[in-house]
Amino acid sequence: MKGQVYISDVAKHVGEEITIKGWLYNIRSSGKLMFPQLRDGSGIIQGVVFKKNIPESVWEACKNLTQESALIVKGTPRADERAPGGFELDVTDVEVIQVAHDYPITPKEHGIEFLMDHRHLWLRSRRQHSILKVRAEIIRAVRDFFDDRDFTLCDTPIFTPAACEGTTTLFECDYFDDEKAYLTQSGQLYNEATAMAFGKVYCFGPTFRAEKSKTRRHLTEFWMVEPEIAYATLEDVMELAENFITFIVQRVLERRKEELKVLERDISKLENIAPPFPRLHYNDAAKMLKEGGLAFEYGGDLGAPDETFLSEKYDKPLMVHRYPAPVKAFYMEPDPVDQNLSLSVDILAPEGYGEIIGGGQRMVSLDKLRERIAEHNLPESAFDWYLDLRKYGSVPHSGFGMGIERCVTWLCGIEHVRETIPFPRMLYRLKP
RNA sequence: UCCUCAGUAGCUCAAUGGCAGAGCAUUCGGCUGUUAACCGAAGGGUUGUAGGUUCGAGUCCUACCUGAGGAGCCA
Repeated sequence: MKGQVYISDVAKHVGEEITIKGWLYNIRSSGKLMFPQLRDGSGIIQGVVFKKNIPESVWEACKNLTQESALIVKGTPRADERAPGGFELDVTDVEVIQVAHDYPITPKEHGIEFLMDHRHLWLRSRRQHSILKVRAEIIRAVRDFFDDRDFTLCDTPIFTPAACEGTTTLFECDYFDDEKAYLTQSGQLYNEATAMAFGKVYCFGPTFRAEKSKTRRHLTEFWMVEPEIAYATLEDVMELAENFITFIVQRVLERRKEELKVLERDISKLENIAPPFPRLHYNDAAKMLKEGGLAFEYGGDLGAPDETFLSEKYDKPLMVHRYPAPVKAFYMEPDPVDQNLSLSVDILAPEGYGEIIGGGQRMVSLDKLRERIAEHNLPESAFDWYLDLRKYGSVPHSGFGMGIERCVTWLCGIEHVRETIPFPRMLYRLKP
């Protein structure tokens, strides 16, 4: 893009004439003076158009501009406290590329249904732009964290031949002639294979859950990062997870302050995220819930109200560990202290954002694993390759999975996961 | 799947069972520092769909459709 300057770089070009290529975000006019707000994907800058300073044809062109019209603007940036963003552009020339008629998303309020139907355009708005910039930063931090610690990226398949953890939550599709394929609900089992080959691995990709969940925390298609480490214990991955979350939070605070400001995020809530995170044994959690008067029964999983109750007692992510084995996946290693419990951990984000990480130590014994598969009524034939991992050099190993969208929701301090992915897939929403 | 709520102008919302309205957007006019700019004017409607009650239904009843919030399950 020779000759083009991005709005994010205007501070370096104060006083010189530059070219900005973008769209009209909004315009205010006042007789012989206009204030077009321009956006180009990198930011938004307010232009100033004085009728007496520009040719008549340019003035006429500006008068016809509408919201989201495409245009190329020449002008000189200047620091000005009156302008949103701190800089404004004294416009000298405007080339209209296309006039947009009746852009549906106006600067006033809209309902969520309307906005979701126009998601392809909603992405242009300041708030959505900020959320997705934070998302991109989080993903970059995720990769940097693992790459810098010598984890090998080993992505796992999206088409899988059978259920990882039961069939009810899987999307089924035809796979050529007479075979069925299922969209992955976790890279877990494959991760264990690559961990035995590479030691420290992670996979990062889309995950699909066909559950008919209809809450602000659920998508049917979401992105998950899953590290897995050979010879690691539950305690090892709990420590890794707290360092991981801290790294991500610090990175976003460092590089996405402006976006968090747009989102009116209370940054003080993020600034004190640092190891060690509180660790709460399932048995102690159960005690607290009983004392708090919640309708919780020992041996069961934590419900949404239970999670909220517990996490509100801390200002850091809360690590609840050693859940009862029956509420966790079949491959979790039993706790040697109490065989009814498992070496598992869930990490609950603060401020009521709920579970963002689930993980644990994997079962090492071939015989016990076979028993578990039978208990869960899973076909052993589907797991023959997985059982091989316990035949040929089986070792303790652990890992966890983090849902990217829930993490973005928490860091942005927003209400709903649907805004944290460009095109959310939800129960009853497949379009656009 | 279950529970609750809502569908009226392009959008956000009003309208006691009695003439279907406002703001924004659009079009036209005014304004040399606007911050979701402001001021004046105009156009814009099969009130989600189908039935029913009534002299009369946006409003009451029934079914369905669509959406939202929550639960369970999960990241």
